[in-house]
Amino acid sequence: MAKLPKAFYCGADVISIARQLLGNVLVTRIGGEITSGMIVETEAYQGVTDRASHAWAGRRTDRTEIMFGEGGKAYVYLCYGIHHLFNIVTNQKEIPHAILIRALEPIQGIGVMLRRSGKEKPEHTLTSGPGSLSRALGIDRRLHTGESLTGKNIWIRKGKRTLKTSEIVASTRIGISYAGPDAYQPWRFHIRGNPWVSRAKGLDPGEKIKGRPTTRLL
DNA sequence: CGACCGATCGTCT
DNA sequence: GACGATCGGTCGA
Repeated sequence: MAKLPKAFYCGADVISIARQLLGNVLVTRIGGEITSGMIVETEAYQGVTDRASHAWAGRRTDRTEIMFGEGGKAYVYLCYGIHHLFNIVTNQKEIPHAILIRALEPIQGIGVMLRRSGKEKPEHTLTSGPGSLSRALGIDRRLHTGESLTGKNIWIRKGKRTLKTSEIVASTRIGISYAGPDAYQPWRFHIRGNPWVSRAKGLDPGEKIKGRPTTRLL
């Protein structure tokens, strides 16, 4: 199966790329063990102009440096001291766009995923949610940050078919109520009706706006 | 169900 | 010294 090429990640429109990623397959190979899952939920982060982005206002630190490089590499950071969240860097050098992968539908190596996650059955929580999917696929900040997505440790394989527009739902991003106006941007995408999409436990307080839907069909 | 809370540590101020 | 692009557990209605 064909890996998505580097050029795919270097595109200028991070929103479009976040939508196109749905239906493709994230694969890791660690110590000879292959695990994979179909991407069913993503969030786009628009760099320096996006208050929810780690690179907002041009913040450039050791942690975020990788985002300022060329697209097609992994940005993995530690959240709440526990979870490794997996992002894909997009766009050209000096434009720090990124896409967070929030949920997968397990495909390959389910036994390995269960072992890593300490679970017995492939229930919804195995790969639903950014922290959970990283644990299942063995994604680790120290192991994967800076890794090329066209290399042999972690990559994205083209899915079997292209999704119809009507199968993609846009909504507000999760857990970023600190981002002010940008908390209302409909930059979270998921596959309509897919059971592996993460459960937004309830919208952030700031997301509850009168007269404006937080989820809409594109 | 929903609300709340503790875990746990790298990163930034 | 404070705080997270989270998760899983508990508690009460």
